[in-house]
Amino acid sequence: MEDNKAKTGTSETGGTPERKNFVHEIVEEDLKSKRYDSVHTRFPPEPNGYLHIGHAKSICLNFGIAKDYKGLANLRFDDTNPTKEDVEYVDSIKTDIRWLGFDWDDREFYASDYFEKLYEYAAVLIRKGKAYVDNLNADQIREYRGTLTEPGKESPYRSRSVEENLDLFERMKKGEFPDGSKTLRAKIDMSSPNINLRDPVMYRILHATHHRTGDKWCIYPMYDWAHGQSDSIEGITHSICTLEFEDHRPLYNWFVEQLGIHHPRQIEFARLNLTYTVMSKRRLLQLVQEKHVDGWDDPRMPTLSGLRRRGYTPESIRLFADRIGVSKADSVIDVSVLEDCLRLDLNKRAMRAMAVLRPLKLVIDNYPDDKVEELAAVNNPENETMGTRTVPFSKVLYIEQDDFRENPPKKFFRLSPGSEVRLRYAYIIKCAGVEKDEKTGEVTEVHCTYDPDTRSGLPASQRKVKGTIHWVSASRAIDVEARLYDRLFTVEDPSGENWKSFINPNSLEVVKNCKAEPGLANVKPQDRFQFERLGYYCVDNDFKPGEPVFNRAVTLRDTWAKIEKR
RNA sequence: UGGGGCGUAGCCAAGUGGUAAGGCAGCGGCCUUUGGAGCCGCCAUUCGCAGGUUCGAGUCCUGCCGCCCCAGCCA
Repeated sequence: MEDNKAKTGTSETGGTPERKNFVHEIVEEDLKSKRYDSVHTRFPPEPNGYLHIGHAKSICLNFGIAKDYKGLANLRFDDTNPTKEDVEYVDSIKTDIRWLGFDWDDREFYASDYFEKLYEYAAVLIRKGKAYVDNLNADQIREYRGTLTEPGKESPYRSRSVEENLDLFERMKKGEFPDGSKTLRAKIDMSSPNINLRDPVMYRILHATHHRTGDKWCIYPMYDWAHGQSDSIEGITHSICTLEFEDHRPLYNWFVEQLGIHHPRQIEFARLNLTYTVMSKRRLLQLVQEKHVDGWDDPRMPTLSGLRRRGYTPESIRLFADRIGVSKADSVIDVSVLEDCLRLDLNKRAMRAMAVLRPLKLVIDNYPDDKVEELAAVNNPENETMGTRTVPFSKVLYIEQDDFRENPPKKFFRLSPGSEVRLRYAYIIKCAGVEKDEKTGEVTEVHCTYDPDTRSGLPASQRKVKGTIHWVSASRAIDVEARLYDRLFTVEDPSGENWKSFINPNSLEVVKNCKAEPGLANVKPQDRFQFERLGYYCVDNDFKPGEPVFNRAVTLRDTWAKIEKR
């Protein structure tokens, strides 16, 4: 794993956040008014899936706020539903957060750490007459709840005595009752306009094995009961969550007030949506299970593991989180914002290399047959300290098929019969003719002459030439595979029930036998390069020795493609 | 037709009574041994709509309209 510690959360420079949002303002007010004297946040994932870019927004916010205000951020797994959770997910979540550049030190917690405490708290509420054991089944509870416009009605079991409730609750814990036969409910207000306050279920009976507590428990706290108290127990000051929990807040407040324990402030923000993808864990799971993608880390997935494999850097994702801001308005971010963040980062850092995706043979007729020159190429024109390397040049080269047109359209600056072009870091060449396949008429070979005086660095190389193209020596090139990714969906907003009909059937194009400069023979997974004039590519973690696989993370901006489209 | 939120450019988003930041996208141009990168310019007489208060309103008040969330023993 690379060293990529985030210097600060929301800003990369340290000190107060570069860019403030309404959450920062609330935190600052709370500090100023002494409501809290320090800041303590937490990132609370449920280990039932892999983290995605939307979680990254939350991670950057929570860990960022902690850093910006010299506080702490915890990692807490909200593991209250053993039927959906798994250690595979907790491991991946930890890996992804660290990769993103954040650290929770020894503050790795689990809601399940608090099961005992939560049980005691529940008993406190029962003793206060604020909670009761209900015998209604799930369907009945639904019926009794009422609707959005009609109040609910009270359960016939609502007025049991404290003693009976205590006894029943203990026996629920002991496993005397089957799943679904009883619940513990808060006694609040069945006619509240806020449905969350209509005697919410606190515990359900679930004879299931938990990934951490095993078979110790057969009653499990509901999220609404566990979450606020977990925050309280950890001394969380600012409990940052997404908008849909806004009307749960009165319930969370009610619990901590009834219990008389530390009261965090909950702040809600809008979750991230991105164009051309889906973000719900349920749908991502479906893509994986139904094999629409290769797994959670498929480079087309918006998961952090997918983005990582695709070639995204932690820095680019943090920059993205910073750029999109935090607000309460529902929004959909154009995926081009994300892509731009990656280009910006990699442009400054990635090694350049020459690779030809779809090779076309080019013969330099007046170049000596067996001569090979090692020509100097700049590793990164944006960063001199990255130095230079050497690239072999010879009589027979490969160039990109797209870089030659027998009948060039207007403004085509590349190679065509009679035209002149610069071979990057090499010579200026002129096209003398082509060879074609007799049957198909397809151009199979391009013939050129070169001007020996125009080798890069020589005075005559200063000559202005319309275009510069990349190339690779045919005899010295290595074969590589390129995986070209496109958006996973064909429409900006693939929501709705028929979302799967928008899956892009062409989201992956595998191109084998690409030709690359020999220096690329010894790459390691996760190495990132800019293939000049093409895009940023990242070495996949799965390839046979000798033929590296490169994932295209993002293309370079292609103004020619735009011109040609018109 | 209950409750909770949200409406500033194509997409995000600043703005906290003093005359609409910034980014992405788009469009022009400069520059260029990556049609890359970079640079310059253009892109909201107006902030969902309508009234009102004020010398002055995106900001305050009133009314309306639109969108999102909530009726799991999911989180």
